Order: sequence, then structure tokens, then C-alpha cells
Amino acid sequence: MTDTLSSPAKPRARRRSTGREPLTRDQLVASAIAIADAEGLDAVTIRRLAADHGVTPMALYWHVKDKDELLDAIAEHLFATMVLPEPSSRPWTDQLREIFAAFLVSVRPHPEVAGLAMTRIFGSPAGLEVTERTLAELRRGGFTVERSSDIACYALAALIALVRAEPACGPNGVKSEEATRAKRALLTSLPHEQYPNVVASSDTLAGRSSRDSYFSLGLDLLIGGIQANAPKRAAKSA
Amino acid sequence: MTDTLSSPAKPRARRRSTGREPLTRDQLVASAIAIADAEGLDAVTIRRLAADHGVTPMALYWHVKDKDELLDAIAEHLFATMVLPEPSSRPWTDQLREIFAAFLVSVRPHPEVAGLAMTRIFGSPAGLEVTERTLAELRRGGFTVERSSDIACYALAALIALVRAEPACGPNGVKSEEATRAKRALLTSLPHEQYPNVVASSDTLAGRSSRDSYFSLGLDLLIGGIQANAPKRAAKSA
DNA sequence: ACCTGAACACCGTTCAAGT
DNA sequence: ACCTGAACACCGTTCAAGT
Repeated sequence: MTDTLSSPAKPRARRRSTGREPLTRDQLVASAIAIADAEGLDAVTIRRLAADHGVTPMALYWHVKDKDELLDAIAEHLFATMVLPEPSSRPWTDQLREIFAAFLVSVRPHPEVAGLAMTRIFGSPAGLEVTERTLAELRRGGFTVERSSDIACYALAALIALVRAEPACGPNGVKSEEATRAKRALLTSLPHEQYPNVVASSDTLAGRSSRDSYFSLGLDLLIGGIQANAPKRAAKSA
Repeated sequence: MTDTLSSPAKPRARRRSTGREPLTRDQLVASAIAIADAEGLDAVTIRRLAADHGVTPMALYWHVKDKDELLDAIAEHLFATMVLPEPSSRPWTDQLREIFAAFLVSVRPHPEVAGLAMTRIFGSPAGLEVTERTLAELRRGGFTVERSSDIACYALAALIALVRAEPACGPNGVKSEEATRAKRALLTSLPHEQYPNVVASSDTLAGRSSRDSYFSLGLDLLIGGIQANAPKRAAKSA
């Protein structure tokens, strides 16, 4: 659950009389993510984090310069959990899809913090890695340098949007469910003549459960769009 | 500049001795957007808004229930400025593109508040309108009800992501420029063997100026992807 | 109808100090 | 090295009251 963050938890030479392990940056990041997942990003607060660890708010400033640096660290961790596919000689579109899928695998479980990723991709090595790999495949696909980077930006942004737009969204747990019901009720109660399609889709729009099909459709749209705009080297069939 | 929000500004029967026009909800929304554009969404604060209008913070609560309701109103205004194309008999893909383009036209000038739109589309009539129109065209394209609504969600989310990922981003104005330079410097200084493509693209990645080509490429990718995944009715040429 | 004043429970952050 | 205490300048919001 705490994946790469969990540390041995062996009491390591407690320095003084405090009966508590010293905090670590990784612990802070881990519980920040946990709080965000459960109660939303707004619930992630210096003071809250401190309280959860039985410590004074100002203690955190030893491990982290800023709240912003904490958010950076969260984003970095998201990227760090990502396992990219080995480069291979398969078609560039297939490779791209796998890269994007890998990205989704690590971001999808944490929709609340996904938004942080957008502005912070270039801050972490792992983020640079995805970008590099994405650019490389786009170049292989024949796009110019400039178009490749535009597309890479779009693609990463779209993937994050895909995650954030997901229905299970809103802090996971209790209230999400009833919020979904309320939203559905609102949509079904709309004037049918004015919004026939919205009403017909109200189930799916209000909060379809976190379906794999939604994400694989997202990947299809993304890859399909890129492929459709790729320069054609030779006139292949179809 | 204040487009639909600007009101006549004629002194309308001042009630009592206060030498000031009574506030209006629309004025609040207008200056909230202006503040967000200039200094970022975080700068939009009940107290700041009050100060700008020479009024006590609590005065705002007469016009607005909540800060959240204020944010709702901002999103609503974004949608409301949108002018959708008249339905026509042209190909559904062309229509879709125009709808999305119209969406971009109203959201693009306000990247800082674009994120608000995502969760609030179904809250406003104008937001429902875009959704309805989008769904209708997708149905025309032959998608099932369920896939249509998944795609509509994805598309709107992607458009917003497109705007937010845009470079001119970060509160417009002074500091954006130097932030861009710093980012570019960081990217160019990266180990060239490890991130060859990132380095080569550093100009474009760091902050290409707000280019129309970026957005039209985004539309191409979006529409291309949708079209590529549309059920084919008959085997047309190509 | 429209706004003020005082008060409350929260924020992030600095700075000097403790062990 | 790691943490505390007190203090500061901010938040959003409630409630009773003014005109």
C-alpha cells in the first residue's frame, strides 16, 4: 500500500528521550497521499500532517522547505512508482500506448493528486523519463521536433484529465456515493426535450463506476488521434 | 474586457448615505476572474475581493452563499460567454470541431479558472448545452449512448487540459516570463545523452508562446481520435 | 435590501530556542 | 540532527446588529 515509501520501521538508535521515531520525508509524502485519497487534496495541511504524526507543525519544516516542496515530492512519488516498458522494435504507436498505460497505472489510484503532476513533470527524473520516451516515439513516428513536444504536452495533460474526470472521483469513500446519486437525480430531472441526450446518458455522466473500459477508450482516442495526424511515409493500404 | 458582465454603471437610486453603488454578483464574478487572470486563482479571496470593492468581507455573503458558490458563478460565466455554432447538416466531425473550438474560445483567455469548469459543467445551463450538443453529434457519428458520454467527458476534460497545459500559463504578466526562462535553462542543462529529445525540445516544452497552432493541433488530435474510433457504417474509400 | 463589527476556528510560515 | 513555543499575517464563516 505504501509501496516504495515504506521503510524498515526498525527503531534506529533513538537519539534522545522522545519515545518516537524521527519523521522522514517519505513518511510525510506517504500520509499526505493517503489523506488526499481519502479526504481530498484540501485536507492535506501542514498542521493536519503534523497532528497525524504526533508532532508540532513546525517540525515539518525540518524535512521540507515549503508546502510547495511537499506537493512537489508527492508528484515526484507518483512518477517514481511508474514502470515504463522496455524500448523495443515494435511499432511506435504500440510503444506509445504502453508508455501511456504505464503512466495511467500509477496516476489512476490517486486522482486527487493527479492535478499536481501536470505542472511538475519536468521537476522529477521519472517525469523527465516519460517525457523523453514519449518524445522519442513521436519522433520515430515522423513528427517534427516542435509537433512532437506539442503532442507530448497534450498527451500527458489529456491522460491526467482522463484520471481527474473519472467518476469515482471526489474524495473516495462515503460521500462520493451519495453525491453521485444526487448528480444523477439532477440530470434525469432535466427537461427531456431540451437535453434529450444528456438525460439519456445521465447514468454514465453522473458517475459510472471506475471502469477499465473508460480508460482504454481514452487510450484509444489518444493514440488514434496521434496516429491520424502522423505524417504518412508511404501510402500504406488504408 | 468585462464582456457580458459590465453593467450600465448609472447611479441607480442610492438608498442611503453610503456614497457607493451597491455591489452586484456580476461585479464580483468579473473582478474575481480579473484577479485570477492577473495573479492566479489563489489570489481570489473573499477578503481580497471585498477590499477591492471597498467593502467588508462579510458584505459578500449577501450576494453569494459560499466561496464555492462564487467559484460556481465563475465557471457558469465562462460557459455563458460561449457561442455555439448553429446545428447544420454538415458532417458530424465538422460540427464537433466547431463546438470544441467555441468552447476553447471562451475558456482559453482564462486558463487560471479553467480547472473550475471541469467539475461544474453540469451545474449551468450553458454547460449542459455544450454537453448536449456534443452528445448529439457523437450519436450522429454512430457511437452508442454509453460510449458517447464517455467520449464527451474525455473531450471536455481534454480541452480544459489543453488550456491549462498552455505555456503562457501561470498567472499572466511579469513573472511568467522569467519563470519560462528558468524552466528553459533547466531543460537545456539536462544531460544530453540521457534526455536527448527533451533537450532538443526545451524551447517548445518550457513555454512556447500562446500559439494558435498548438490549439488547432489539439483539436486535430481530439477529432482525429474520435473519428478513428467511430463505427464505420459502410466501407468508404480510405 | 444591503452592509458592518466582533469573534471563531482554521491556515502557512518565521524566528529563536531547546535537547 | 531534530523538534518545540510563541507569534504573525493571513484565510472562510457565523451571528447579531445597524440603516
